[in-house]
Amino acid sequence: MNVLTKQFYTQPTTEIAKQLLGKFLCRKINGKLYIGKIVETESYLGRKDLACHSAKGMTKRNEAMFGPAGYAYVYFIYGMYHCFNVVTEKENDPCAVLIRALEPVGMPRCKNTKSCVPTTNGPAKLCREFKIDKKLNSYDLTLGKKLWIENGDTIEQNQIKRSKRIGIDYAGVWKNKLLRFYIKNNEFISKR
DNA sequence: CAAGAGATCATCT
DNA sequence: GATGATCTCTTGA
Repeated sequence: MNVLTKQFYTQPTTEIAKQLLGKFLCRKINGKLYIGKIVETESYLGRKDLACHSAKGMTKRNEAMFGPAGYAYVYFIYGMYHCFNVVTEKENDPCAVLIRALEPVGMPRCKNTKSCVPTTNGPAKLCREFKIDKKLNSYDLTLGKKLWIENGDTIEQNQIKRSKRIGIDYAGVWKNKLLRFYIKNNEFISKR
């Protein structure tokens, strides 16, 4: 096992967003292992970033972001969806990387008869597929037990594309920052 | 295929 | 009482 350590998570947030591309998100439930390659991320830069949940200060919902790097920040949105972030930077510097899409690589056998390809091409879809919910909020990703990230493919710089972040039109000048990263030509990038 | 609306509720004001 | 780091379904050309 090759679990990413605390050291990895102490890099600058945007650096982590880029480096997470190609790594493997792992989830263990009842002995079953779910693995997906990370193909799309977004960087959220804390208090100054109007698109970041922590821009309005600490609340019960976002307090995980104020904690140490290497923990999960899972939030509930639109009355029915969860999204999964990796907390970065020092304590009390509330930044995070949103995991937006995965390429399924090792998934438990599908019980559903029809489509056996899990849908993980979107932040809420991958949480549904990996059964990530608020119980994993503030969970330590360096333990390698229920939820963690492992080293994976090295992605060449020229295979990384960047764009504006999605769904944050309210964020003023911050909505135009190029803080979304994804692997070029990957078919599991989120739709829009 | 693209655009628009509806779902649905914890969290914050 | 309003709203959202989304998704899915319906509509219509």
